[in-house]
Amino acid sequence: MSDKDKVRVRFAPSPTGHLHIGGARTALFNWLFARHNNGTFVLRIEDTDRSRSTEDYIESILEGLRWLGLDWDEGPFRQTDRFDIYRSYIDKLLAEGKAYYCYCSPEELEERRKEAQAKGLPPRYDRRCRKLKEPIPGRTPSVRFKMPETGQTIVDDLIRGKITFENSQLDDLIIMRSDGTPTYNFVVVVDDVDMNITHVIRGDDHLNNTPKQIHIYNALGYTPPRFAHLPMILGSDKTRLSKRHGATSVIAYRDAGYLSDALVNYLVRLGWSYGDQEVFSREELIKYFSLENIGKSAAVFNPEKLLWLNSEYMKSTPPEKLCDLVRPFLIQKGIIKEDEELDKEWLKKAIKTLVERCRTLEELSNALRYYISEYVEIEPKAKEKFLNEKSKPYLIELRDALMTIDDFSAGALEKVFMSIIEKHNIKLGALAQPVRVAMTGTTVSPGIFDVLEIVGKEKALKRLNRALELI
RNA sequence: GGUCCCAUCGUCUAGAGGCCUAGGACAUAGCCCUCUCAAGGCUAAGACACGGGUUCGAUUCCCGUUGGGACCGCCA
Repeated sequence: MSDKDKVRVRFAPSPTGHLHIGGARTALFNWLFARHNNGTFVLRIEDTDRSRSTEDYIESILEGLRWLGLDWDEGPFRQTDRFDIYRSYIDKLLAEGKAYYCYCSPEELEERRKEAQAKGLPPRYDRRCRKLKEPIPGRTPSVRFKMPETGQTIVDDLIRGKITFENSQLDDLIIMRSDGTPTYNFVVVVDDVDMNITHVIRGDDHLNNTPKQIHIYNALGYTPPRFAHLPMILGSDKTRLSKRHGATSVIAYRDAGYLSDALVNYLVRLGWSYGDQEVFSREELIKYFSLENIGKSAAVFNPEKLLWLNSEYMKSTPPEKLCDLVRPFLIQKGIIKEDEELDKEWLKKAIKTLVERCRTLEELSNALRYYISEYVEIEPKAKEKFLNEKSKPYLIELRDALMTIDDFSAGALEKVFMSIIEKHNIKLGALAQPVRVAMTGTTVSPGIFDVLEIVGKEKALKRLNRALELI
């Protein structure tokens, strides 16, 4: 493959908010397509709307992409740095008579739009300035693109096939505002040309813009790239995913304790599939990804399935790594101090017992609390049910037995428990549950021998004594 | 309103005319395992929107209906 037909794709978010789920999936599909084809992934910030774009959002979007592991090869380019380029293209179109000045004010336009809509007519621009010979004094014009009025435009979409649009339906869109700044539909074309983009992979909310953009490519004398329009991601009510549906920013999922690989895996399966496979490594994703396997219909975002996938990834992440990942959560909850170091081997052991019952890092950090803290708070209900006169003698006997042993391993502890329950002919639960409440404050935890081993002799005895005092 | 897109279990999807008694996954229910809770194993329930064609044969192809979505900005 020569450099000329090397795949070049881009992700072009506008910094008017955090990186959201939909944008992240678009970025992911572009990234995957680039990596699969040994191509180039370009990052471009679409910030021509200066009033709505902010630096903080740019940084947040980059942070989101980095967290997801979607590294870019070029950029981030910013459109605000490229205004002179756009200006030269606009002058060229103007000079060639392919664009014209429009002196209508936004207010007039708005009024006419309302009127048209009230009459049930399409709210399109009436092209009145198109035939103007002289400028209208006292007004600063915008620039409109001359759209062909007849014929058809065919968008040959890589996902949807050929789509035909009637040119008569297309509007003479504004390509430069009266303040001299260019608009989206124009800059997107200029940039994609300028950056040699070969494939435009984006949400299908852009499908209706595509024929207009194709005409701009043509007017500029360039061949349009290939297009691939991705189906939308919907909320549970089947409308476009938005803030109303809860957490939609990628960063919010990170902060809620999701693993980036899990989110990526979930997102890729929203619209893309590979037979019956559900869980993919990054390498597999890059290897198997193709536009052909992307579906056409919109997908509903399902938090339950994300949670399941996250738990799968929790289980397959090495405990070593989980130690580092959970640390910020422990600090944030005040379970450990900012500079506090935990014994790594001990923490790994603790995490191993918890990981299969925690679906997120957040849950894991919560569960870790009773291993780390000095004392536990005992739930009243649990105390009532298990810390009572009935269990007291067994707890005393256990405490006395535990005081005498040096080997506090799960195996050794099990022997101690067994000898007590056999002696009194009781079930293991009759002893294990009260001990569990004493150790963790709740009736739910990993296996009691593991819990005791990890809590350790000293703390375990303290907690047992404290529990006995409550009876 | 106009234009465009879409349509398989509640949800994500497999399915490229006979392999379909429509497969998998999440969620749900039951059972097993069991010191609790998970995890795991097994089982159950659950879908081709509807109507016409085309064909020996349609989930699969075509048309229409219905339903849903997107876009129609001096937003991107």
